[in-house]
Amino acid sequence: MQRILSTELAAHPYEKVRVEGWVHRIRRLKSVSFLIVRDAAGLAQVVLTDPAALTATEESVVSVEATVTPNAQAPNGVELTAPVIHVHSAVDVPLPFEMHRPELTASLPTQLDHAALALRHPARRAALRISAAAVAGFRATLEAHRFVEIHTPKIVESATESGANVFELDYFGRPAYLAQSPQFYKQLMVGVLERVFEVGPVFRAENSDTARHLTQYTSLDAEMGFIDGHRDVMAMLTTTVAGMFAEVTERTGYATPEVPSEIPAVHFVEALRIAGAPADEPDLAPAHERALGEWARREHGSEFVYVTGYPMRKRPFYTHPDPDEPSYASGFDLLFRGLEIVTAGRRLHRHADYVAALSAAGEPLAAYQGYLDAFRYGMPPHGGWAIGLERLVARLIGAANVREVTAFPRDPHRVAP
RNA sequence: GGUCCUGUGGAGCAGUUGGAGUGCUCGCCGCCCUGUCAAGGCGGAGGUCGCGGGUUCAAGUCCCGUCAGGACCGCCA
Repeated sequence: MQRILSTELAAHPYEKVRVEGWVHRIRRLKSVSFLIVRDAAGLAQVVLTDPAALTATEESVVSVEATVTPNAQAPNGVELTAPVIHVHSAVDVPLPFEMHRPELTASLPTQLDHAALALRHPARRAALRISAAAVAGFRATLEAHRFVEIHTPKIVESATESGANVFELDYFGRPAYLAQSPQFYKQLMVGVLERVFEVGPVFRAENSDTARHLTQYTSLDAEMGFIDGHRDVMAMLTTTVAGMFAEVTERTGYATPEVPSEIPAVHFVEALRIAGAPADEPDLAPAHERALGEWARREHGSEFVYVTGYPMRKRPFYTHPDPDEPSYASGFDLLFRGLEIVTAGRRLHRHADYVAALSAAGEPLAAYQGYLDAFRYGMPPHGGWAIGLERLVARLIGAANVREVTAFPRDPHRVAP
């Protein structure tokens, strides 16, 4: 007998079928008991007239052969009757928290300590499916625009890419580092394929224990050649985010907010004014980002807002200055519901400009030889972005903490499970 | 790295000027029960109040230390 999923029951009225999954909940009454089985698709109700026939406890894995019986009293209009139940895997220990509630009541640390169990909960599981759909939309949209997927090394020699701290490794007796970004490599690959993207982990050794930080997170990177300026990058990013949200809705039915074809954009100087920040601030503080998010919703009806032209002095050395205002970057951040989820921009592309920028930063050129070679041998004007997947998904579904949308989050205090 | 907050049966919480391990919602076990929907009713078990020290006649409560966790900031996606 072929196994079917819980959601397919309605299509098999009066047939004998096999459903398999986890014991979600048991409700025992005087003359009848209900066994709720949870599988990948959803829940199925099994009706038992002999309570003794049911010995399995919650989260045990069972196989149920029974007859699909339409019944107006049953959830979704169908239930399984006259079942024969086989227990694949019996659970004989108490569960650390209740799994059958509509929402998990355990605190996040408790959930994370028991991730293998907590992630089974429909609410946690749904977030992972939404995340997967967003990534699928990312890939589909970029591939439709001539981008090629690449895989860059996560073990790297140089720790000097930007100001962020890196994790050091013992690489056969010499130091190596976990990559904090695929930045250098995706730029090199623009010289090969013109348009590239990568979905992969990045590592940040920042002791930042907040609701929006992880020490390992998934970066959705893209980089494209032959651009006229950062506005080309901005347009492609807007298209990509729209494609991601469309795929989330397509696959999961989750209602995503509209992505405006022209996301409102404000210059950094104007952003400071809107946020009520001092004019000499070098960056936007989280409170300022929240204020800008509210402003975009209020003034433009948009959940998104671009902030362009951050001061060059706070940006990494490969940042291309705005041709009209060289003290500001030809780049931008994307804020989604008041949180920075993307950093993007145009990069330098001439060898001499890199030599000057690295020298000005006091960096030894020799450490960047493999990187600088690309520019010595000719690179087009280019730019790109990095989306923080967990931040985007957390904001999308209203999760207060990025750990809620990460299966096994890594933070300064947690390396397991 | 900084500031602040919290540790009380399995989960989530309350516990007042210091006065008996007291209480709430749920889970668990037992019994009852008109087909339940986060079922409902009755009863029961389950505790080194994170740990160590101090003050006091008396500490879950006040003080010091320590461990664990959390929120925010800096920084960043």
